[in-house]
Amino acid sequence: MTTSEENYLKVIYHLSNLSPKGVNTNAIAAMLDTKASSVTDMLKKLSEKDWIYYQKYQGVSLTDKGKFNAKIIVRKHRLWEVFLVEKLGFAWDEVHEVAEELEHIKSEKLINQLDQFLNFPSFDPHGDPIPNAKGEIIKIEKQLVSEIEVGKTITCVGVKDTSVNFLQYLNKQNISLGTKIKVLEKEPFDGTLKIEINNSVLVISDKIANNLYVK
Amino acid sequence: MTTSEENYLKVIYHLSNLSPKGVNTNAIAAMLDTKASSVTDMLKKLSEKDWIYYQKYQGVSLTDKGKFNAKIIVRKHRLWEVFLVEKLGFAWDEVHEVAEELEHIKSEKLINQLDQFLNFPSFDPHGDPIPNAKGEIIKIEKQLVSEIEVGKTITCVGVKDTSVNFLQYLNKQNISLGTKIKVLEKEPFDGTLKIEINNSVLVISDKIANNLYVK
DNA sequence: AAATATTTTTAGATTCACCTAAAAATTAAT
DNA sequence: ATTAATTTTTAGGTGAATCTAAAAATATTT
Repeated sequence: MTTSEENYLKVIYHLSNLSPKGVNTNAIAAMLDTKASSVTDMLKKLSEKDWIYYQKYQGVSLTDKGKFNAKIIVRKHRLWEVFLVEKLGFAWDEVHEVAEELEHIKSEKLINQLDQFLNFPSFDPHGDPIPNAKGEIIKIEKQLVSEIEVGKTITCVGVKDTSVNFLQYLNKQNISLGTKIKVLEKEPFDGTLKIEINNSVLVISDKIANNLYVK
Repeated sequence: MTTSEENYLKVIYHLSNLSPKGVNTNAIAAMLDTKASSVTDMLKKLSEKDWIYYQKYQGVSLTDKGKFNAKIIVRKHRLWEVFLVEKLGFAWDEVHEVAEELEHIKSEKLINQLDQFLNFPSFDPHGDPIPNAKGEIIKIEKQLVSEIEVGKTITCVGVKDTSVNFLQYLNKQNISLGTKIKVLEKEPFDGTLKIEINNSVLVISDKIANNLYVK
């Protein structure tokens, strides 16, 4: 399995969770920052290898084999992220890029020993669950801040967007996993929220509220 | 810098220590398990980038820039080897292949934090010195067992060949870094040695004696 | 249901790192 | 000092993963 094939499987896996009836060529191209024609080429190859179901113009979905492979890549990515934060002192906004490279190292022993070394963590630094060696992954119920009723107090458990920009915004506002948030007011016109965190009041845009998971 | 370019620099670096007047195309090809014509192609590219001095038919040597890059790759390789052995419980014959992949991960922060996490080790699991972040590397005086006079007792400090086969041979004989060896007898005809280790006598071939470093 | 717009695929190039086969340069042997 | 052997380079080609531009299929609008 090449690095490129792994990246495609991972992206299809992530997109499948959003559009279960089939992932579009263009969506994959956007995620991988490549052209639709390149995606079509690769889809044929992945289909040949029986990692995806693919019919021209009909979108794609992962086979069981493909899904397992994808989950192992996600497992590797998230374990490396834990390593970088817990052991090497990286911040949560610094790990993604490096983990994108580390996830392609091919050694089952490496990743399972790393898992043990990290004490079999369940979540990565962004709150995402880590698949085990069999590819099993727990699904946690969580909501976006934007979905919370006014008056409720909840806890931050993850982020949808893991970009450096968003994570650094959260750093600046002192929001991290475990931070308690109370929704004070909701502006119906533009979705802006007034929330209470760390005993102070903060106004956040709908874009922020749509990328922060709470429970 | 591509993975392939890095591999070439590393090999030229290692071969330079053996043949300082210039490294041969065929030697590089043999080390990388590729063809001489492929090597010529790459030499042109490396020369373009000012990492090697290259004149047709005259062999190559590294520029200062090339040497620095090569040492950083060696640094990464050896630090990852330490990590695998010290933190993940790998044996010294299991680390090379994985480190060959890990050495190409591109993040200065990663490698310097790893260095710190490992307490700035000076040697890798095979006894080879680890360059520091500036590319500085200590040179240790060491000899091959084959060069030791009969009657002398010395200590194993490294291996020349780091292949799985050789390392597993040493495991089998209970020879590791720090093991004391006394040279009892030398057979002039074929270079076979009789040595004493761990209070027992062992006969080793000239090939073994030419791949084990002692001090 | 046509016309239009969008999405996806095909066709044909490009770059990288490799290859084979043959030519050229260097080195060794007679 | 030729000849022979070896090493190295050139010339031309391959597969992987990308690209652009154009054609084909699907989806949307009027």
